[in-house]
Amino acid sequence: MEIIILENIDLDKNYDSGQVFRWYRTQNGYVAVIDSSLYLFEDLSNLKVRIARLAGEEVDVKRYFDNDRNYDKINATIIREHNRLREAVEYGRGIRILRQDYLEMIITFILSANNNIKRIRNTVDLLSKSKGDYIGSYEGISYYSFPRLANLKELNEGDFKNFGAGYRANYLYDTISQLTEKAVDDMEKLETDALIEELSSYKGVGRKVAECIALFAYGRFEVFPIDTWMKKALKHFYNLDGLSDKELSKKARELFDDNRALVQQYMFFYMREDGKK
DNA sequence: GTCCAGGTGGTCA
DNA sequence: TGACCACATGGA
Repeated sequence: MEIIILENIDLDKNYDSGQVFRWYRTQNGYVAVIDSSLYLFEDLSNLKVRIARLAGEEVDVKRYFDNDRNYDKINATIIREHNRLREAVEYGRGIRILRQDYLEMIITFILSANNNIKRIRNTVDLLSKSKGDYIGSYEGISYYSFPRLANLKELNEGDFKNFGAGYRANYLYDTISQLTEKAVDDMEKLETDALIEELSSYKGVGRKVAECIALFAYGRFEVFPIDTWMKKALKHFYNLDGLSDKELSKKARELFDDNRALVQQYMFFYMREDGKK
């Protein structure tokens, strides 16, 4: 079996970074569902990661981990231009912006509204067990792919409620009934502003959710999703208080360059982890 | 019991 | 447009 080693990645941080919902902690690392495949990720020393495929077709894991981007260089630039973010950047070193499946991100981030990561994970897991395909098992646990659109269309609002989606069940049902495979794929070709607008036309997708999808699925680093943690972060780091989401978005566009999504991610991670202490 | 979670849709001025 | 508010649900 082929083993891939990637450097400058911290698995624990990525797991807690709020973009990963299909990784499962095991004794030595994480079992990850990527598309219709199962992978084992293990931390080695010095931010090296050992990647082994357990089941399914081979996936481009370098692309998944956004491995061609020079994170060290971007980090240095952020610190140079924003010294006050030095601690947050150092704190988040090893986080990548993962490139994940379009449909999976749309559904996952509709679920994320006013929700917590643990429950989002649980609902996505139940959804996959219900309508995904069996991929394989590891240490006695079976894993399932995220369902395809055609299979999601077999579910009704009550099913989503049973999976713990709460009031978002209706959003999911409505959006899934509207979506087509073609629409999901075609969004890739849109400019970011048009992409956000298109995504926002679906129920349960507002500005923030659209930006998360644009980032974690379509790889748009120029977005800056404003959520409850970013409001705390922008107050903490820039003393921006009492501003609307829209005004905060504008400020972020003024403050940061086209890699602002990474800045956003570091701030998000820092604020959440800091709160745990 | 209250507050919070990677917010959004609907309503009303 | 912008300001409210209701919306499930489980954990702290």
